[in-house]
Amino acid sequence: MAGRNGDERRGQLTLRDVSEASGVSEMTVSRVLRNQGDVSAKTREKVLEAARMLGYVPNKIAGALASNRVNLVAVIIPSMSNMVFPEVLAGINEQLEGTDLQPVVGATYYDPEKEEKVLYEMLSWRPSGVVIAGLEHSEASRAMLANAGCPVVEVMDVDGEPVDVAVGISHWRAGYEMGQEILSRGYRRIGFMTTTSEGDHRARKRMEGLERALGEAGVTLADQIFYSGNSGFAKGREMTNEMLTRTKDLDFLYYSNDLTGAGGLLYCLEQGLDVGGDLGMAGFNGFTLLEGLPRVLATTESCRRETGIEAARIIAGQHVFEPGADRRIELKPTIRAGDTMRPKL
Amino acid sequence: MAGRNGDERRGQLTLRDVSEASGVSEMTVSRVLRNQGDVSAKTREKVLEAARMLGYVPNKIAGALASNRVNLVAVIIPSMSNMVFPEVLAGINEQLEGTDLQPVVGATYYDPEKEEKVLYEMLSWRPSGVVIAGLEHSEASRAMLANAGCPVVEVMDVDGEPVDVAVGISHWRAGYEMGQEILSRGYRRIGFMTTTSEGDHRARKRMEGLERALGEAGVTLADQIFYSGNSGFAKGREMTNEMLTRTKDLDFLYYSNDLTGAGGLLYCLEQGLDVGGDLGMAGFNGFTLLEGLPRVLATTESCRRETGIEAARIIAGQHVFEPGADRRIELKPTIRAGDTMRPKL
DNA sequence: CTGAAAGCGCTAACAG
DNA sequence: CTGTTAGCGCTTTCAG
Repeated sequence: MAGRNGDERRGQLTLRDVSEASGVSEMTVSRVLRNQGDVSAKTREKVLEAARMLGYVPNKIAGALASNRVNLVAVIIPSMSNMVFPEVLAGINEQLEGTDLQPVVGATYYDPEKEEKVLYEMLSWRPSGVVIAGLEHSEASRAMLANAGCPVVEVMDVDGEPVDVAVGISHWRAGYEMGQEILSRGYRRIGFMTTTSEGDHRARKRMEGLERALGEAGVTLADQIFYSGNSGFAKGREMTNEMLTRTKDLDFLYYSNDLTGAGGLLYCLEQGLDVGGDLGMAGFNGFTLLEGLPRVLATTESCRRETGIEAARIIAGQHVFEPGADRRIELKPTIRAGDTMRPKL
Repeated sequence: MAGRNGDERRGQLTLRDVSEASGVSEMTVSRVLRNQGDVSAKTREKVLEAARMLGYVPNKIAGALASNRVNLVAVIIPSMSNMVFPEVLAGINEQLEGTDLQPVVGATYYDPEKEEKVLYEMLSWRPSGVVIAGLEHSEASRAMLANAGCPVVEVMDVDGEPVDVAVGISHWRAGYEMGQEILSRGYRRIGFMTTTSEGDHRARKRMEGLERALGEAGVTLADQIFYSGNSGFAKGREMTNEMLTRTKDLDFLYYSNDLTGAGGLLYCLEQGLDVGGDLGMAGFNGFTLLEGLPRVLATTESCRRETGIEAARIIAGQHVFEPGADRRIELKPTIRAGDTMRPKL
């Protein structure tokens, strides 16, 4: 191979080109372009001018290799299609705004093996941080995370042991508290509709919390449906119809998701049921996009954006943990009773 | 500085470590790990074993620099909060699945300056492709795109000149066709509600197409509202109320977005209006999540996922353009009349 | 304040 | 089938 940077080796502009065009050493050009170290105003001007003229764009690959610093943050989520995940991503993005960090997104499609692959792929870029959904991962994935050599934030769940840091709400607690809320309003015959397709530990934890709260009052779930596939209004309608048909005396319908809940709500209103009175209903997530339904569906705000923001703060080093402190940041979801529960007793 | 790779220079496992542990040359180790070239089964096994034992993760930064190949695809969209963009991203992600390409996402928040910054940032990683929303960019951005040295796909719009390739629907045509559809069903007093916050050229183009269709029949818009901020049910309700109050004889309401349309739909139903009869309504996008509303809102399916898929195919080199062929891939949106338009005359 | 030298960890190219 | 050599474009380090 010919000498270093032969001539226009790859059609790519290099520091050397700027150096030659400006008559300043590569090193000083580099300093100017990174705003690093002291450079005389005159030299700086010359360099900037040359860079602009040439249309030079630095090569981060080379920079990253040389400096061992990469401004990428790996974000690994189950899916882009389920609204909740883009919302977390939006929070991350928002908080990273001030920094020079960029998110790189990978989807696992709820498949642990796929998660392993994506994680491996991402880690091979030596990112400055990893944000990954959930606390449940394969052995191999946990090992990779543990050896990532960068902050690792497991998000959207705090019911378990994080590899490094966890940020999110306690889904168990969310279920538990909604259970208490339901009971406090005098409902006793409760039907629950939840997704399984999420592969989702979080929905399961909510259910466990719910059952615990009910159990403490001697109540058991009167009926339940597990569904897979997309959560939408139609699914909520269909399930609600099925459940109300087969179990006659239900007085509360709890959905694992606001969208199915909203579908159920519309259905019940059409049926002329006394929603918010004899029949209580609640969903989960707090999707603001639903505001404007005929009734405001009771729900638990699951702090998605906030979770993303907090995760990003940690990656960006804007959150310092005291040594020995709990490395789980539990966000507190709020229950909004909306119009679909009767007043507390 | 000490000799090359002194000892555990950065606490990072290198090819050399695997080489030493397996007694095979670095080069061959590299071949095995990349599944490239012929390596004897025995050697391969030794290497794989050593790599696994050590927990070696290749450094893509170094690989990319050496090979001048980067498996990253830059995806630049206005926002993560507006459902349409994550949906395009989902399509990209899906199609990239089979390849070794990974999307890197950046948000511009509808700000051309921000777009420039994000683009610069992304390009400095020398990605294998760029997918960017829209055809309208600053001079500087267009220059960067033109010199990106990789496929550049401008998505979600084909009404204009792409730098390289464009994929998406024609919004002008979408508006035009909906206009014709509306007229064909005998509606004449049309109110239009559209967002401005998108900074959005696309909504504007739809409106222009709509006005053209109406104009050809000698009809002009009876009323219109431009709003900014989030599109949700609540906004749709509010605007609909306002418009129906101030303009009495409207017979059709056209929304720039399904969500506001759905809000309007719920409102009109509550008001006891003859939706789908004397009063027609339509939205835009074809959000499947809305299926299950009391009525199916008429809409134009805007092919978001398909756009992402097609863009990814181009980046991945799975779509070959004939030389001289039009480098705009116009996807054909379909109008779904739903339940909110009366039959054609 | 500026520059020269020496790699970062990997792969292309060529030679066995 | 395997190994050697020479960098990729940048930044670190150390000397002026």
